[in-house]
Amino acid sequence: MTKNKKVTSYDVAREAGVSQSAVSRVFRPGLSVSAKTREKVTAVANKMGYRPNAIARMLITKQSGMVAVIVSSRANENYPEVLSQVSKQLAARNKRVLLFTLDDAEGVDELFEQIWTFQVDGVIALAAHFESQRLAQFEQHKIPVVLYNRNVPDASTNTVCCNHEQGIKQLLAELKLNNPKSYLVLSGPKDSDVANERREIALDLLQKSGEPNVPVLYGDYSYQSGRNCIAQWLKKNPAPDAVICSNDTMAIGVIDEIREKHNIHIPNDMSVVGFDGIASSFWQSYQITTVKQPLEQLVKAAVDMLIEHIENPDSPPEARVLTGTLIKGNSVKRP
Amino acid sequence: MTKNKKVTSYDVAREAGVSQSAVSRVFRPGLSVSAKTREKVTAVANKMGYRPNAIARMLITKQSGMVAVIVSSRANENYPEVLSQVSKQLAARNKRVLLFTLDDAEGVDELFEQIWTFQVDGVIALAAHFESQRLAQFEQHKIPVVLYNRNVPDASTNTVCCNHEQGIKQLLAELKLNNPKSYLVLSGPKDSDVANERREIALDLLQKSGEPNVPVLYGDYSYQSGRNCIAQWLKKNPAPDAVICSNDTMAIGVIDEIREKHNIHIPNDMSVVGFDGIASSFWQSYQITTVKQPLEQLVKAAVDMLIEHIENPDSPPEARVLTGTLIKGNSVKRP
DNA sequence: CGTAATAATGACTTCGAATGCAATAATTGA
DNA sequence: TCAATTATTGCATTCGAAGTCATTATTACG
Repeated sequence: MTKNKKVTSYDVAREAGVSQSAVSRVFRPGLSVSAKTREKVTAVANKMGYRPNAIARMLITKQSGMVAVIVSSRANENYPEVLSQVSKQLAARNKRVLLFTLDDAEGVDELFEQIWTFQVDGVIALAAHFESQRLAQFEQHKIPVVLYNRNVPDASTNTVCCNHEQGIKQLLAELKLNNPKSYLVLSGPKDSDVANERREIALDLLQKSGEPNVPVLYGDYSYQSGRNCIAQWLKKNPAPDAVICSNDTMAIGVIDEIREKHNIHIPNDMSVVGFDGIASSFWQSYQITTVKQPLEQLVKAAVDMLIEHIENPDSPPEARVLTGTLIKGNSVKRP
Repeated sequence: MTKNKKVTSYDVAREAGVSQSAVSRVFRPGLSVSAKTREKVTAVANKMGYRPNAIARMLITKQSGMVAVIVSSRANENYPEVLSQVSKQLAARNKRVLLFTLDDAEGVDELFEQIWTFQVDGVIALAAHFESQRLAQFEQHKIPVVLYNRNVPDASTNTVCCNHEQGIKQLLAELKLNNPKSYLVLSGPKDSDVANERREIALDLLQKSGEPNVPVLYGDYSYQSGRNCIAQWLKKNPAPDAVICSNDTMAIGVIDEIREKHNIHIPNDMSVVGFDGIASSFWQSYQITTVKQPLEQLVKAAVDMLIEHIENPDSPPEARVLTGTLIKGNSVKRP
């Protein structure tokens, strides 16, 4: 009753009294098959439970139909949403997601090995840092890559990124409304490109507006590091009027730490801003003033770009920068 | 300079002056090759940048080395962590993750098509609900499946699940310490198996302990639904002494709603418990009393089970139930 | 040193679908 | 009705690595 072996196109061909080529053509779009044959083959195929073997197809067409998606542990809390969007949008373009997670620099060699052997059609890297020499390897292998949420200066790579400068400018303008006397920047880790970019932009803008020596603390993007950093700082220093956090999660940590252990009111005594617009930043208990990344559009841009480069390998590299939305929460005092 | 075409085992063979078989053997573990040949081939392969083509290998070995991981939109906020664990642990077993996201019942047909054609070695479904007829299809196709975070009564499927009964029992015991006079159950959606299970267990245990008519509200597991449900309830009813939420996210919503709009203190006037132990349930502002799922162990169990069934297709189906840890937070009054 | 045992090697076939090309069938137009 | 097109079809080959089997090179040992 239950067939043990897989049904192949030959089996269907024999049963339907046609050639294997005919079966193949029925299952490829836009090929010349008569209505009669198509009908006959489809019927037999359905009856026998035949599905074309994607592996065999990949081998001959040299297109795996798979896109490697590399998720680094650095990815923020938007990542499940991003990943799900990526998967959906790639599915709409008839591509599948081969998922790789990257914890630290250790696994990179292994990761690249896998990517070459699996003959993926393209790569999307979420918040992962690669040496430019690594990026060059992709080019050698002629595998299109899009870096999500990264801004590479040398412009030889496809990138999609939120406009950090614009966003931070808006956040600072919001803070300025209260004429803060002292600032503190809570940066993400030094080995995160995005963290570095956000920090430098903030410091730069602050300096230009007459705040040359703003102190910087380094967290690791986590809730706990937000708490720890601000706790350490307050042990030896007075509370700053404004804290600029490189992401929402740390901002939440800062707020919780202040609330629990200090007699400082947010936003009356201290303003805190974040970045990203993660779901919990909107929760009643936090309501952080932040910049919400345009997730869906960012993902769409990334996927469009990747498909474009897969279909047309000679397209020039491109960098797309999308602007986020300022969210006026309650973590900055309204004057 | 840059080779245009992919390097194949034949190219390496020719260059190294050996047969293609020899090259193949060098790249498969445990096959008989002399040190001399191995060395020569490895050298040439490295020089030419040869990587075995996984697609070709899949075709001949009939093992894709890929596991389909199906993530439903129902997956809770632990899912990024779960997914990352799954990916890592499968990688350790030399399997890759082919990711599918499932929004609603719509995509199921298409999903299954993909799974058959991609010849995956196995399937892990995260929090996804499949009709038993669907599950039967996996069996027909001889593809091992493990359902993560589901408890199927008929026991013909491999499942890994947290011990809901044990967990809820502990939560209720915690609540009982205050002798609550009134309860409210905030359930997840009716079409979620886990939600149904958690709700029924809670109602059952409550009834057995002399609380026969506990009212039930239905949310959709989201923060907002937690807020909405409790808000609606309080419009027409007095505040219950204890609220039992089917997950942490809704519990957080309940807490935020109460804090913002009502003169009710948690935990003094009202106790709230959740389930899952998501990261934000530990945040200072919430500190929910909940049951933390043993994520890593659950994933390990799922992966072990899947690999076992891939390697030994005749293993009998198995259900593993792991016990979570009661987290005594601050959302239940300490007597 | 010769022979039995073992290790290493290469020629050839296989996996399953796609496709170039030549052969055949159907259609068109005069 | 018949030649000229055009649409279908099947044959044979291809993709790239793996594995079978027979053959040759090594090693072991009496």
